[in-house]
Amino acid sequence: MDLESLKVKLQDKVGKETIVLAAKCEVIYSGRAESFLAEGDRIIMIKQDKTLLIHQPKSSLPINYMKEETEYNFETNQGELIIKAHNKKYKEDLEINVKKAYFLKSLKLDDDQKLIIKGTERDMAEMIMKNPKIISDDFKPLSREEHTKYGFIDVFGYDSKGNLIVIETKRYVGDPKAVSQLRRYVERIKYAKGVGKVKGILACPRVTPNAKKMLNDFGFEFKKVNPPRYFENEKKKQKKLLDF
Amino acid sequence: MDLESLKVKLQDKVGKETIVLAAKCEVIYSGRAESFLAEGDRIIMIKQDKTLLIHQPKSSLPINYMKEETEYNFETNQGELIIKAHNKKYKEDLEINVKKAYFLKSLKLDDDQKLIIKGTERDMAEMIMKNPKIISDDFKPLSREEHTKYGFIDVFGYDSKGNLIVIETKRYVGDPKAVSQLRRYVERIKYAKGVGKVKGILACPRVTPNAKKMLNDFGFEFKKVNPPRYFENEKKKQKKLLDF
DNA sequence: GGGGAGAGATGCCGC
DNA sequence: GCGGCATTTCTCCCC
Repeated sequence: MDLESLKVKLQDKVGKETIVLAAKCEVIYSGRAESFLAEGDRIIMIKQDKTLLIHQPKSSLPINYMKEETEYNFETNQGELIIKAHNKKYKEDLEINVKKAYFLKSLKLDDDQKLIIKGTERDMAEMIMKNPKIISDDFKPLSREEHTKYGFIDVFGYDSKGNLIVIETKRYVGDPKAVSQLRRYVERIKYAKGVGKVKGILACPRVTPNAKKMLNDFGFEFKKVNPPRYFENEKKKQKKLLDF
Repeated sequence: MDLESLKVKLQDKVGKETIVLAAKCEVIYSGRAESFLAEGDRIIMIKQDKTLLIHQPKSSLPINYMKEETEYNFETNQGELIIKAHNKKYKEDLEINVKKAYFLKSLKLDDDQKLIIKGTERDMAEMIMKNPKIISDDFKPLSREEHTKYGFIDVFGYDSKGNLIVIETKRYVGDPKAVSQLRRYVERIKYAKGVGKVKGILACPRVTPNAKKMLNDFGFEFKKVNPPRYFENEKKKQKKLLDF
Protein backbone atom coordinates (compact mmCIF):
# COMPACT_ATOMS: atom_id res chain seq x y z
CA MET A 1 0.00 0.00 0.00
CA ASP A 2 1.22 3.48 -0.90
CA LEU A 3 2.42 5.23 2.25
CA GLU A 4 1.65 8.71 0.94
CA SER A 5 -2.05 8.01 0.34
CA LEU A 6 -2.11 6.13 3.66
CA LYS A 7 -0.87 9.27 5.36
CA VAL A 8 -3.57 11.39 3.71
CA LYS A 9 -6.31 8.99 4.72
CA LEU A 10 -5.09 8.83 8.33
CA GLN A 11 -4.95 12.62 8.53
CA ASP A 12 -8.44 12.80 7.10
CA LYS A 13 -10.09 10.17 9.32
CA VAL A 14 -8.38 10.47 12.70
CA GLY A 15 -10.87 11.38 15.43
CA LYS A 16 -13.80 11.12 13.01
CA GLU A 17 -13.89 7.43 12.26
CA THR A 18 -12.52 4.32 13.93
CA ILE A 19 -9.35 3.40 12.06
CA VAL A 20 -7.94 -0.11 11.77
CA LEU A 21 -4.48 -0.47 10.28
CA ALA A 22 -2.57 -3.73 9.82
CA ALA A 23 1.12 -3.02 9.52
CA LYS A 24 4.70 -4.10 10.07
CA CYS A 25 6.11 -1.55 12.51
CA GLU A 26 8.28 -0.72 15.50
CA VAL A 27 7.04 1.23 18.51
CA ILE A 28 8.71 3.58 20.99
CA TYR A 29 6.88 4.84 24.07
CA SER A 30 7.86 7.34 26.72
CA GLY A 31 5.60 8.55 29.49
CA ARG A 32 4.69 6.89 32.76
CA ALA A 33 7.39 4.39 31.83
CA GLU A 34 9.53 3.83 28.74
CA SER A 35 9.33 1.00 26.22
CA PHE A 36 10.62 -0.21 22.89
CA LEU A 37 9.04 -2.82 20.62
CA ALA A 38 11.07 -4.11 17.68
CA GLU A 39 9.67 -4.67 14.18
CA GLY A 40 6.71 -7.00 13.79
CA ASP A 41 3.17 -7.30 12.39
CA ARG A 42 0.41 -5.66 14.42
CA ILE A 43 -3.12 -4.29 14.29
CA ILE A 44 -3.19 -0.57 15.07
CA MET A 45 -6.52 0.94 16.05
CA ILE A 46 -7.31 4.63 16.50
CA LYS A 47 -10.75 5.11 18.02
CA GLN A 48 -13.09 8.05 17.60
CA ASP A 49 -12.03 9.48 20.97
CA LYS A 50 -8.41 9.30 19.73
CA THR A 51 -7.54 6.33 21.89
CA LEU A 52 -4.72 4.30 20.29
CA LEU A 53 -4.32 0.54 20.63
CA ILE A 54 -1.54 -1.62 19.21
CA HIS A 55 -2.30 -5.34 19.24
CA GLN A 56 0.01 -8.26 18.60
CA PRO A 57 -1.47 -11.50 17.17
CA LYS A 58 -1.69 -13.00 20.67
CA SER A 59 -3.09 -12.25 24.14
CA SER A 60 -5.77 -9.89 25.42
CA LEU A 61 -3.95 -6.68 26.23
CA PRO A 62 -2.59 -4.14 23.75
CA ILE A 63 1.20 -4.22 23.69
CA ASN A 64 1.27 -0.41 23.46
CA TYR A 65 -1.46 2.20 23.72
CA MET A 66 -2.33 5.82 24.31
CA LYS A 67 -5.32 7.16 26.17
CA GLU A 68 -8.21 9.28 24.88
CA GLU A 69 -7.61 12.78 23.46
CA THR A 70 -4.20 11.97 22.05
CA GLU A 71 -2.86 14.26 19.31
CA TYR A 72 -1.51 12.75 16.10
CA ASN A 73 1.02 13.71 13.50
CA PHE A 74 1.71 11.68 10.36
CA GLU A 75 4.88 11.94 8.31
CA THR A 76 6.45 9.96 5.50
CA ASN A 77 10.20 9.68 5.45
CA GLN A 78 12.53 7.38 3.50
CA GLY A 79 9.93 4.75 2.72
CA GLU A 80 8.46 4.80 6.24
CA LEU A 81 5.30 6.24 7.68
CA ILE A 82 5.95 7.78 11.08
CA ILE A 83 2.96 8.13 13.39
CA LYS A 84 3.69 10.49 16.27
CA ALA A 85 1.20 10.45 19.12
CA HIS A 86 1.29 12.88 22.01
CA ASN A 87 -0.97 13.11 25.04
CA LYS A 88 -0.85 16.41 26.89
CA LYS A 89 -2.81 15.37 29.95
CA TYR A 90 -0.75 12.28 30.72
CA LYS A 91 2.51 13.69 29.34
CA GLU A 92 3.03 10.67 27.15
CA ASP A 93 4.63 10.21 23.74
CA LEU A 94 4.50 7.31 21.36
CA GLU A 95 6.03 6.81 17.94
CA ILE A 96 5.14 4.12 15.42
CA ASN A 97 7.49 3.53 12.53
CA VAL A 98 5.40 1.81 9.89
CA LYS A 99 7.62 -0.22 7.54
CA LYS A 100 4.83 -1.82 5.57
CA ALA A 101 1.04 -1.43 5.55
CA TYR A 102 -1.11 -4.49 4.84
CA PHE A 103 -4.54 -2.90 4.98
CA LEU A 104 -6.29 0.17 6.27
CA LYS A 105 -9.97 0.35 7.09
CA SER A 106 -11.90 3.23 8.51
CA LEU A 107 -15.52 3.57 9.58
CA LYS A 108 -17.67 5.78 11.76
CA LEU A 109 -19.08 3.54 14.47
CA ASP A 110 -22.37 4.51 16.09
CA ASP A 111 -22.64 3.05 19.59
CA ASP A 112 -23.69 4.64 22.87
CA GLN A 113 -24.74 1.43 24.59
CA LYS A 114 -23.60 0.70 28.13
CA LEU A 115 -22.79 -2.75 29.40
CA ILE A 116 -25.35 -4.18 31.82
CA ILE A 117 -23.40 -6.34 34.24
CA LYS A 118 -24.41 -8.50 37.18
CA GLY A 119 -22.47 -10.50 39.75
CA THR A 120 -20.14 -7.74 40.96
CA GLU A 121 -18.88 -7.13 44.47
CA ARG A 122 -21.58 -4.48 44.84
CA ASP A 123 -24.22 -7.05 43.92
CA MET A 124 -22.79 -9.35 46.60
CA ALA A 125 -23.06 -6.61 49.21
CA GLU A 126 -26.64 -5.84 48.16
CA MET A 127 -27.52 -9.52 48.35
CA ILE A 128 -26.20 -9.66 51.92
CA MET A 129 -28.11 -6.50 52.86
CA LYS A 130 -31.35 -8.03 51.59
CA ASN A 131 -30.69 -11.48 52.97
CA PRO A 132 -28.42 -11.17 56.05
CA LYS A 133 -28.96 -14.84 57.00
CA ILE A 134 -26.30 -15.58 54.37
CA ILE A 135 -23.79 -14.34 56.99
CA SER A 136 -25.43 -15.74 60.12
CA ASP A 137 -28.84 -16.19 61.73
CA ASP A 138 -28.36 -13.19 64.01
CA PHE A 139 -26.59 -10.75 61.68
CA LYS A 140 -28.30 -7.36 61.44
CA PRO A 141 -27.00 -5.17 58.60
CA LEU A 142 -26.95 -1.44 59.25
CA SER A 143 -25.55 0.07 56.09
CA ARG A 144 -23.86 -0.57 52.82
CA GLU A 145 -21.58 2.41 53.12
CA GLU A 146 -20.00 2.89 49.81
CA HIS A 147 -18.06 6.02 48.99
CA THR A 148 -18.87 7.95 52.14
CA LYS A 149 -16.45 10.14 54.02
CA TYR A 150 -16.66 7.77 56.91
CA GLY A 151 -15.29 4.74 55.16
CA PHE A 152 -15.66 2.33 52.29
CA ILE A 153 -16.94 -0.68 54.16
CA ASP A 154 -18.94 -3.09 52.02
CA VAL A 155 -21.44 -4.12 54.71
CA PHE A 156 -21.57 -2.90 58.28
CA GLY A 157 -23.81 -4.28 61.05
CA TYR A 158 -24.03 -6.08 64.39
CA ASP A 159 -25.08 -9.40 65.92
CA SER A 160 -27.44 -10.44 68.74
CA LYS A 161 -24.68 -9.94 71.34
CA GLY A 162 -24.28 -6.33 70.17
CA ASN A 163 -20.88 -6.90 68.52
CA LEU A 164 -20.15 -4.54 65.65
CA ILE A 165 -19.43 -6.39 62.41
CA VAL A 166 -17.46 -5.29 59.35
CA ILE A 167 -17.85 -7.37 56.20
CA GLU A 168 -15.56 -7.18 53.21
CA THR A 169 -16.85 -8.98 50.14
CA LYS A 170 -14.78 -10.35 47.25
CA ARG A 171 -16.37 -11.81 44.16
CA TYR A 172 -13.63 -14.35 43.56
CA VAL A 173 -10.67 -15.38 45.78
CA GLY A 174 -9.96 -13.74 49.11
CA ASP A 175 -6.22 -13.03 49.20
CA PRO A 176 -3.82 -11.33 51.65
CA LYS A 177 -4.66 -7.93 50.22
CA ALA A 178 -8.35 -8.46 50.99
CA VAL A 179 -7.54 -9.37 54.61
CA SER A 180 -5.34 -6.27 54.95
CA GLN A 181 -8.21 -4.20 53.65
CA LEU A 182 -10.65 -5.77 56.11
CA ARG A 183 -8.17 -5.17 58.93
CA ARG A 184 -7.89 -1.50 57.99
CA TYR A 185 -11.67 -1.04 58.07
CA VAL A 186 -12.03 -2.90 61.38
CA GLU A 187 -9.40 -0.62 62.90
CA ARG A 188 -11.13 2.46 61.49
CA ILE A 189 -14.44 1.43 63.06
CA LYS A 190 -12.77 0.62 66.38
CA TYR A 191 -11.27 4.11 66.40
CA ALA A 192 -14.36 5.92 65.10
CA LYS A 193 -16.80 4.20 67.48
CA GLY A 194 -14.37 3.96 70.38
CA VAL A 195 -14.99 0.23 70.70
CA GLY A 196 -12.39 -2.36 71.66
CA LYS A 197 -13.89 -5.28 69.80
CA VAL A 198 -15.16 -5.30 66.24
CA LYS A 199 -15.80 -8.50 64.30
CA GLY A 200 -14.30 -8.80 60.82
CA ILE A 201 -15.74 -11.12 58.18
CA LEU A 202 -14.37 -11.83 54.73
CA ALA A 203 -17.26 -12.98 52.54
CA CYS A 204 -16.16 -14.64 49.29
CA PRO A 205 -16.26 -17.99 47.45
CA ARG A 206 -12.85 -19.09 48.79
CA VAL A 207 -9.62 -17.86 50.42
CA THR A 208 -5.93 -18.52 49.78
CA PRO A 209 -3.79 -20.27 52.45
CA ASN A 210 -1.95 -17.05 53.40
CA ALA A 211 -5.23 -15.15 53.62
CA LYS A 212 -6.62 -17.90 55.86
CA LYS A 213 -3.61 -17.66 58.15
CA MET A 214 -3.94 -13.87 58.30
CA LEU A 215 -7.65 -14.11 59.11
CA ASN A 216 -6.72 -16.42 61.94
CA ASP A 217 -3.94 -14.13 63.20
CA PHE A 218 -6.27 -11.15 63.38
CA GLY A 219 -9.25 -13.08 64.77
CA PHE A 220 -11.35 -12.60 61.64
CA GLU A 221 -13.74 -15.01 59.97
CA PHE A 222 -14.16 -16.44 56.50
CA LYS A 223 -17.72 -16.83 55.26
CA LYS A 224 -18.22 -18.71 52.00
CA VAL A 225 -20.49 -16.61 49.76
CA ASN A 226 -20.88 -16.72 45.98
CA PRO A 227 -21.81 -13.70 43.86
CA PRO A 228 -25.46 -13.70 42.70
CA ARG A 229 -26.40 -15.03 39.23
CA TYR A 230 -29.37 -13.09 37.92
CA PHE A 231 -29.26 -14.07 34.26
CA GLU A 232 -28.83 -17.75 35.04
CA ASN A 233 -31.90 -17.64 37.24
CA GLU A 234 -33.76 -15.89 34.45
CA LYS A 235 -32.78 -18.62 32.04
CA LYS A 236 -33.96 -21.28 34.44
CA LYS A 237 -37.29 -19.51 34.58
CA GLN A 238 -37.38 -19.73 30.76
CA LYS A 239 -37.39 -15.95 30.40
CA LYS A 240 -35.65 -13.96 27.73
CA LEU A 241 -32.47 -12.04 28.52
CA LEU A 242 -34.06 -8.98 26.99
CA ASP A 243 -36.72 -8.96 29.72
CA PHE A 244 -34.01 -8.15 32.24
CA MET B 1 -22.06 -7.91 3.21
CA ASP B 2 -23.49 -11.37 2.69
CA LEU B 3 -23.73 -13.17 6.03
CA GLU B 4 -23.38 -16.62 4.54
CA SER B 5 -20.00 -15.92 2.91
CA LEU B 6 -18.98 -14.06 6.07
CA LYS B 7 -19.67 -17.22 8.05
CA VAL B 8 -17.59 -19.32 5.67
CA LYS B 9 -14.67 -16.92 5.86
CA LEU B 10 -14.78 -16.79 9.65
CA GLN B 11 -14.87 -20.58 9.87
CA ASP B 12 -11.93 -20.74 7.49
CA LYS B 13 -9.71 -18.15 9.16
CA VAL B 14 -10.36 -18.48 12.89
CA GLY B 15 -7.20 -19.41 14.78
CA LYS B 16 -5.08 -19.11 11.62
CA GLU B 17 -5.21 -15.41 10.90
CA THR B 18 -6.05 -12.31 12.93
CA ILE B 19 -9.62 -11.40 12.05
CA VAL B 20 -11.05 -7.88 12.20
CA LEU B 21 -14.79 -7.51 11.76
CA ALA B 22 -16.73 -4.26 11.90
CA ALA B 23 -20.36 -4.95 12.68
CA LYS B 24 -23.62 -3.89 14.26
CA CYS B 25 -24.27 -6.46 16.96
CA GLU B 26 -25.50 -7.30 20.45
CA VAL B 27 -23.44 -9.28 22.98
CA ILE B 28 -24.34 -11.63 25.81
CA TYR B 29 -21.73 -12.93 28.24
CA SER B 30 -21.90 -15.47 31.05
CA GLY B 31 -18.91 -16.66 33.07
CA ARG B 32 -17.16 -15.04 35.98
CA ALA B 33 -20.02 -12.54 35.88
CA GLU B 34 -22.90 -11.94 33.49
CA SER B 35 -23.44 -9.12 31.05
CA PHE B 36 -25.61 -7.86 28.24
CA LEU B 37 -24.75 -5.26 25.62
CA ALA B 38 -27.54 -3.94 23.38
CA GLU B 39 -27.20 -3.36 19.63
CA GLY B 40 -24.47 -1.01 18.41
CA ASP B 41 -21.49 -0.69 16.04
CA ARG B 42 -18.25 -2.37 17.18
CA ILE B 43 -14.93 -3.73 16.05
CA ILE B 44 -14.65 -7.45 16.73
CA MET B 45 -11.16 -8.97 16.68
CA ILE B 46 -10.29 -12.65 16.88
CA LYS B 47 -6.56 -13.15 17.33
CA GLN B 48 -4.43 -16.09 16.24
CA ASP B 49 -4.49 -17.54 19.77
CA LYS B 50 -8.33 -17.36 19.64
CA THR B 51 -8.53 -14.41 21.96
CA LEU B 52 -11.67 -12.37 21.26
CA LEU B 53 -11.96 -8.62 21.72
CA ILE B 54 -15.03 -6.44 21.18
CA HIS B 55 -14.28 -2.71 21.02
CA GLN B 56 -16.67 0.20 21.10
CA PRO B 57 -15.66 3.46 19.31
CA LYS B 58 -14.46 4.93 22.61
CA SER B 59 -12.12 4.13 25.53
CA SER B 60 -9.19 1.77 25.95
CA LEU B 61 -10.67 -1.44 27.21
CA PRO B 62 -12.70 -3.97 25.23
CA ILE B 63 -16.35 -3.87 26.29
CA ASN B 64 -16.48 -7.67 26.08
CA TYR B 65 -13.80 -10.28 25.50
CA MET B 66 -12.80 -13.91 25.75
CA LYS B 67 -9.41 -15.28 26.69
CA GLU B 68 -7.03 -17.38 24.63
CA GLU B 69 -8.02 -20.87 23.42
CA THR B 70 -11.68 -20.06 23.06
CA GLU B 71 -13.76 -22.30 20.80
CA TYR B 72 -15.97 -20.77 18.13
CA ASN B 73 -19.15 -21.70 16.37
CA PHE B 74 -20.70 -19.66 13.57
CA GLU B 75 -24.34 -19.92 12.52
CA THR B 76 -26.64 -17.91 10.28
CA ASN B 77 -30.25 -17.64 11.32
CA GLN B 78 -33.04 -15.33 10.13
CA GLY B 79 -30.77 -12.69 8.67
CA GLU B 80 -28.36 -12.77 11.61
CA LEU B 81 -24.91 -14.23 12.07
CA ILE B 82 -24.55 -15.76 15.50
CA ILE B 83 -21.02 -16.14 16.84
CA LYS B 84 -20.90 -18.52 19.79
CA ALA B 85 -17.68 -18.49 21.82
CA HIS B 86 -16.93 -20.95 24.60
CA ASN B 87 -13.91 -21.20 26.86
CA LYS B 88 -13.52 -24.52 28.65
CA LYS B 89 -10.75 -23.48 31.03
CA TYR B 90 -12.50 -20.41 32.39
CA LYS B 91 -16.04 -21.82 31.97
CA GLU B 92 -17.18 -18.79 30.04
CA ASP B 93 -19.66 -18.28 27.24
CA LEU B 94 -20.22 -15.37 24.92
CA GLU B 95 -22.65 -14.84 22.11
CA ILE B 96 -22.53 -12.15 19.45
CA ASN B 97 -25.60 -11.55 17.36
CA VAL B 98 -24.37 -9.80 14.23
CA LYS B 99 -27.17 -7.76 12.62
CA LYS B 100 -25.07 -6.13 9.94
CA ALA B 101 -21.42 -6.52 8.84
CA TYR B 102 -19.57 -3.44 7.55
CA PHE B 103 -16.25 -5.03 6.68
CA LEU B 104 -14.20 -8.13 7.39
CA LYS B 105 -10.43 -8.29 7.12
CA SER B 106 -8.17 -11.21 7.91
CA LEU B 107 -4.40 -11.54 7.87
CA LYS B 108 -1.71 -13.76 9.33
CA LEU B 109 0.42 -11.54 11.54
CA ASP B 110 4.03 -12.51 12.13
CA ASP B 111 5.29 -11.11 15.42
CA ASP B 112 7.24 -12.70 18.25
CA GLN B 113 8.76 -9.51 19.61
CA LYS B 114 8.68 -8.80 23.32
CA LEU B 115 8.26 -5.36 24.79
CA ILE B 116 11.38 -3.93 26.38
CA ILE B 117 10.21 -1.79 29.26
CA LYS B 118 12.04 0.38 31.77
CA GLY B 119 10.91 2.34 34.80
CA THR B 120 9.02 -0.43 36.59
CA GLU B 121 8.82 -1.05 40.32
CA ARG B 122 11.48 -3.70 39.89
CA ASP B 123 13.79 -1.16 38.24
CA MET B 124 13.24 1.17 41.19
CA ALA B 125 14.23 -1.55 43.64
CA GLU B 126 17.34 -2.36 41.59
CA MET B 127 18.26 1.31 41.47
CA ILE B 128 18.06 1.49 45.27
CA MET B 129 20.16 -1.69 45.63
CA LYS B 130 22.89 -0.18 43.45
CA ASN B 131 22.67 3.29 44.90
CA PRO B 132 21.43 3.01 48.52
CA LYS B 133 22.25 6.67 49.26
CA ILE B 134 18.94 7.42 47.53
CA ILE B 135 17.30 6.25 50.77
CA SER B 136 19.81 7.65 53.25
CA ASP B 137 23.55 8.07 53.78
CA ASP B 138 23.74 5.10 56.12
CA PHE B 139 21.33 2.66 54.44
CA LYS B 140 22.88 -0.75 53.75
CA PRO B 141 20.79 -2.94 51.45
CA LEU B 142 20.89 -6.68 52.10
CA SER B 143 18.60 -8.21 49.50
CA ARG B 144 16.02 -7.62 46.88
CA GLU B 145 13.86 -10.58 47.82
CA GLU B 146 11.41 -10.99 45.08
CA HIS B 147 9.12 -13.94 44.80
CA THR B 148 10.48 -16.05 47.62
CA LYS B 149 8.31 -18.09 49.93
CA TYR B 150 9.47 -15.97 52.81
CA GLY B 151 8.10 -12.70 51.57
CA PHE B 152 7.97 -10.30 48.69
CA ILE B 153 9.80 -7.37 50.17
CA ASP B 154 11.12 -4.98 47.54
CA VAL B 155 14.31 -3.97 49.38
CA PHE B 156 15.48 -5.19 52.77
CA GLY B 157 18.47 -3.81 54.75
CA TYR B 158 19.67 -1.98 57.85
CA ASP B 159 21.13 1.34 58.96
CA SER B 160 24.23 2.39 60.95
CA LYS B 161 22.34 1.95 64.23
CA GLY B 162 21.61 -1.64 63.29
CA ASN B 163 17.88 -1.09 62.70
CA LEU B 164 16.32 -3.49 60.21
CA ILE B 165 14.67 -1.65 57.31
CA VAL B 166 11.89 -2.76 54.99
CA ILE B 167 11.34 -0.70 51.84
CA GLU B 168 8.26 -0.89 49.67
CA THR B 169 8.61 0.87 46.34
CA LYS B 170 5.79 2.26 44.20
CA ARG B 171 6.40 3.69 40.76
CA TYR B 172 3.59 6.23 40.98
CA VAL B 173 1.46 7.34 43.96
CA GLY B 174 1.78 5.71 47.36
CA ASP B 175 -1.79 5.04 48.56
CA PRO B 176 -3.37 3.37 51.62
CA LYS B 177 -3.00 -0.05 50.00
CA ALA B 178 0.75 0.46 49.66
CA VAL B 179 1.04 1.38 53.35
CA SER B 180 -0.98 -1.70 54.33
CA GLN B 181 1.38 -3.78 52.25
CA LEU B 182 4.44 -2.22 53.89
CA ARG B 183 2.90 -2.82 57.30
CA ARG B 184 2.34 -6.47 56.50
CA TYR B 185 5.98 -6.95 55.48
CA VAL B 186 7.29 -5.08 58.54
CA GLU B 187 5.21 -7.36 60.75
CA ARG B 188 6.45 -10.44 58.91
CA ILE B 189 10.05 -9.41 59.45
CA LYS B 190 9.45 -8.58 63.12
CA TYR B 191 8.01 -12.06 63.61
CA ALA B 192 10.57 -13.90 61.47
CA LYS B 193 13.60 -12.20 63.01
CA GLY B 194 12.15 -11.93 66.50
CA VAL B 195 12.83 -8.20 66.60
CA GLY B 196 10.65 -5.58 68.24
CA LYS B 197 11.54 -2.66 66.04
CA VAL B 198 11.72 -2.68 62.25
CA LYS B 199 11.78 0.49 60.19
CA GLY B 200 9.33 0.80 57.30
CA ILE B 201 9.95 3.08 54.34
CA LEU B 202 7.61 3.80 51.44
CA ALA B 203 9.75 4.90 48.48
CA CYS B 204 7.75 6.57 45.70
CA PRO B 205 7.32 9.90 43.88
CA ARG B 206 4.47 11.03 46.16
CA VAL B 207 1.87 9.83 48.67
CA THR B 208 -1.85 10.52 49.14
CA PRO B 209 -3.08 12.31 52.33
CA ASN B 210 -4.58 9.12 53.79
CA ALA B 211 -1.40 7.20 53.05
CA LYS B 212 0.62 9.92 54.76
CA LYS B 213 -1.59 9.71 57.83
CA MET B 214 -1.25 5.93 57.92
CA LEU B 215 2.53 6.13 57.58
CA ASN B 216 2.50 8.48 60.55
CA ASP B 217 0.20 6.22 62.60
CA PHE B 218 2.46 3.21 62.08
CA GLY B 219 5.72 5.13 62.53
CA PHE B 220 6.80 4.61 58.93
CA GLU B 221 8.60 7.00 56.60
CA PHE B 222 7.97 8.39 53.14
CA LYS B 223 11.02 8.78 50.92
CA LYS B 224 10.54 10.62 47.64
CA VAL B 225 12.03 8.49 44.85
CA ASN B 226 11.28 8.57 41.14
CA PRO B 227 11.52 5.53 38.87
CA PRO B 228 14.66 5.48 36.69
CA ARG B 229 14.58 6.82 33.11
CA TYR B 230 17.07 4.90 31.00
CA PHE B 231 15.94 5.89 27.53
CA GLU B 232 15.68 9.55 28.45
CA ASN B 233 19.24 9.45 29.71
CA GLU B 234 20.31 7.88 26.44
CA LYS B 235 18.53 10.61 24.51
CA LYS B 236 20.20 13.32 26.59
CA LYS B 237 23.57 11.71 25.99
CA GLN B 238 22.87 11.54 22.28
CA LYS B 239 21.78 15.17 22.25
CA LYS B 240 24.90 16.19 24.09
CA LEU B 241 27.01 14.26 21.62
CA LEU B 242 25.19 15.94 18.75
CA ASP B 243 25.66 19.32 20.35
CA PHE B 244 29.41 18.90 20.33
C1' DG C 1 -9.16 16.88 39.08
C1' DG C 2 -7.56 13.83 42.96
C1' DG C 3 -8.46 10.03 46.07
C1' DG C 4 -9.95 5.41 46.88
C1' DA C 5 -11.14 0.84 45.39
C1' DG C 6 -13.20 -2.66 42.04
C1' DA C 7 -12.33 -5.39 37.69
C1' DG C 8 -15.53 -10.75 33.83
C1' DA C 9 -9.21 -7.08 35.60
C1' DT C 10 -4.54 -9.33 32.72
C1' DG C 11 0.10 -10.90 32.94
C1' DC C 12 4.27 -12.45 35.18
C1' DC C 13 6.95 -15.17 37.99
C1' DG C 14 7.79 -18.69 41.44
C1' DC C 15 6.53 -23.05 43.42
C1' DG D 1 -2.04 -25.57 37.98
C1' DC D 2 -2.35 -21.90 42.20
C1' DG D 3 -0.44 -17.96 44.90
C1' DG D 4 1.04 -13.45 45.33
C1' DC D 5 1.52 -9.11 43.21
C1' DA D 6 2.65 -5.31 39.55
C1' DT D 7 0.34 -2.86 35.81
C1' DT D 8 2.16 2.82 30.95
C1' DT D 9 -3.18 -1.14 34.83
C1' DC D 10 -8.36 1.15 33.38
C1' DT D 11 -12.70 2.62 35.05
C1' DC D 12 -16.03 4.25 38.20
C1' DC D 13 -17.71 7.01 41.90
C1' DC D 14 -17.39 10.49 45.29
C1' DC D 15 -15.56 14.70 47.15
